[in-house]
Amino acid sequence: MPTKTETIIANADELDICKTFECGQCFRWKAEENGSYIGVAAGKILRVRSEGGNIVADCGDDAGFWHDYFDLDTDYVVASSLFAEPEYLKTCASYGAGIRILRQEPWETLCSFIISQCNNIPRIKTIVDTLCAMYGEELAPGLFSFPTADRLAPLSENDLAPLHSGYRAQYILDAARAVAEGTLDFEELLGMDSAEAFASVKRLSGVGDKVANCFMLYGLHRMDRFPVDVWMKRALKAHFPENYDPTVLGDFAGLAQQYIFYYARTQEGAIRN
DNA sequence: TTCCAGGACCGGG
DNA sequence: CCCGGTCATGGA
Repeated sequence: MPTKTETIIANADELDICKTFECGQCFRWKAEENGSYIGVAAGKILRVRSEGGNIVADCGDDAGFWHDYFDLDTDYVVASSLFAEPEYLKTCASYGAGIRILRQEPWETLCSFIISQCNNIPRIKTIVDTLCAMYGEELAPGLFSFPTADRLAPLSENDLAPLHSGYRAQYILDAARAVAEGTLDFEELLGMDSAEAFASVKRLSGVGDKVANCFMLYGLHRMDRFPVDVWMKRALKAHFPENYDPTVLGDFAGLAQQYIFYYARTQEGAIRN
């Protein structure tokens, strides 16, 4: 039974919290022993769980924020109906039903995907967690906000040494400084067309096509972006026509990408790393 | 020991 | 334009 303070935020068909949190788009939601998840976004804490076909959560005064965060105004069934071919994509879309592309904070997304490069997901999570614990704000015992760019900008590479993020430390600092100084302005990016915003974020050191696309998709919710990483390269080579152009997938290409990534990693990847 | 991970960058051909 | 080497780290 939902507790007195919990409300139903979605049904379990339209929002699968396990798939959504584990599909590789975010790094900070934690599974708890009882099957619920707890996470922080924009300095707000949420515990959410599946209960009798519904997704319930204690949203407090932030129901609107979380409704938006989970992108509940988008019809994913209609979007997924566009992924009819090839057969492999159809399989991935069916397998990933319930995944939603979260509307994450731009800075957290940019920083997290800078860390993600040439790295594996468990270690990305460890680095991001350490970053938050060291320089975020403790909102509740053991729960930290993502540190602001202003907080990170004045730090040195040595200050980030405990992260063991390797050569990515300088990239993190460069990005934090660009945001803190206003060289990179997320409000400005929101007003730009995709190509322009893409070019702007790529000016940062350590941000190439792939990281920029992840930022656009997860941080700016440009659902047409199609990040290509090693998993996607393998899947494209194995299951799609030669020289396949993902732009044919249209306005929701990024969602197709997420279905493929999740399927490839959980079904085809021998080890979940 | 070597290979790999949601890459980016730089040099040379 | 494409290619190989390099970057730092930890797990398999």
